[in-house]
Amino acid sequence: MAQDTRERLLDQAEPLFAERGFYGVSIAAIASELGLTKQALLHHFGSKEKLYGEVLKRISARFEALETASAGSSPVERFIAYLLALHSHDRFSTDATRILMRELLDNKRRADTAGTWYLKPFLEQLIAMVQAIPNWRSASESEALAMVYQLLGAINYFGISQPTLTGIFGEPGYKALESALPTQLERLIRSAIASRP
Amino acid sequence: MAQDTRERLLDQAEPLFAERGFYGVSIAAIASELGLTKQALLHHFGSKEKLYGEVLKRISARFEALETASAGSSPVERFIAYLLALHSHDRFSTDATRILMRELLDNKRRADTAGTWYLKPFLEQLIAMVQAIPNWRSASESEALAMVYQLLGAINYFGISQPTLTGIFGEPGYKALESALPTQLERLIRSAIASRP
DNA sequence: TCTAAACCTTACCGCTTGGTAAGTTGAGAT
DNA sequence: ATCTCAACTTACCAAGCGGTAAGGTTTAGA
Repeated sequence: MAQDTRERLLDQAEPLFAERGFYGVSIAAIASELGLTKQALLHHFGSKEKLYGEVLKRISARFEALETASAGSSPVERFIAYLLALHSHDRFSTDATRILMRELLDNKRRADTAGTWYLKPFLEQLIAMVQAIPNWRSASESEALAMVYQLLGAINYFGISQPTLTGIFGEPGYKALESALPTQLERLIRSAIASRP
Repeated sequence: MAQDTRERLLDQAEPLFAERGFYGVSIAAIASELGLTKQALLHHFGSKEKLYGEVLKRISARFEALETASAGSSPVERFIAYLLALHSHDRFSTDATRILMRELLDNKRRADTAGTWYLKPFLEQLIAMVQAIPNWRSASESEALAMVYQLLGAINYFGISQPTLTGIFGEPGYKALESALPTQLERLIRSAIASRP
């Protein structure tokens, strides 16, 4: 089926873009891994850029789906649950994290290409969540964002570091770190929230 | 002079690699911006990979120079001073941060290529700094690393996000965030340290 | 059964890539 | 005066790139 092939091409493209970046992957490489020629790919997506765009779209859709998943009684708990969900999402779908990180790096150039502003609602939602927390109610948008962004950094930076950390500390070293991280992360989030006078 | 041209080529290469990544830049592009041909570049560096390697080497040397710069009375203050220095270093030499982040993303492939393990002494030093702090004395290496790595993530993630954040929140929005960040960061670091029971 | 669209192929194109080969040029040493 | 060597150049190359053009084959509908 058409839908099927399209989806399979996207499935194939995602990890390749994650690993090698936009310029590091050829459309022929993506298609050939499914036993197709690059023209089959071009037939479905028109151009390499458009294919890449669809990959991004899929990822952002998946992130939006995450939003609903996080529940919690108080604003604080909801915020924490959301960030922890993000962290574990990162661990299971590293490719998405890596692609978004690459986007962050690349989009000085494609700044105009609408593209990455899908982070905007995401960030704004997080800001709103922070400003719902009692001692952060009076915080400015910048102040809330600064806090949120640091936590996002902590989460995502770790999300892309597995190969490097394994290289440095070995497989068991990384495993130990990985299991130490969620507790540590929750601690960090809680203290970041509490830190405001 | 020979040294001069070499250095000038490296100076030229660094921002280009930062902005477009290894595959996004051609050696011809680097050389031509100095009015040279790509063969002049190949004469000096042998291959594109080697040139890139030298760029990395230069960056890591610069990072090591940072280490000495951070003073402070107590272990806590020294740790904080170091991380804040890192943060402001990031802001002034974004290219280095971006290249290292790309390295983190790419290095699943060139994992063996010695390369990025220059992060190792850097991380180990940070771990040692943490374990010198009274209430962290009994912390395992993983626990200390988990904490350190989150803070590094917070710092570096912000370091590469300027274009995106400016795109989302506008120039003034970004400026506000940028000025809110150091205080926020120090608060985060202090509370991360204090968070350990 | 005819038609048309969807899906995919082979063939080709112009361009760029990293890299090799073979000079050319100019300064310093002998 | 000659040799040498570093620092370049022009010329060239095979390979790979994204994309176009045109054609074949299967599928669905009238």
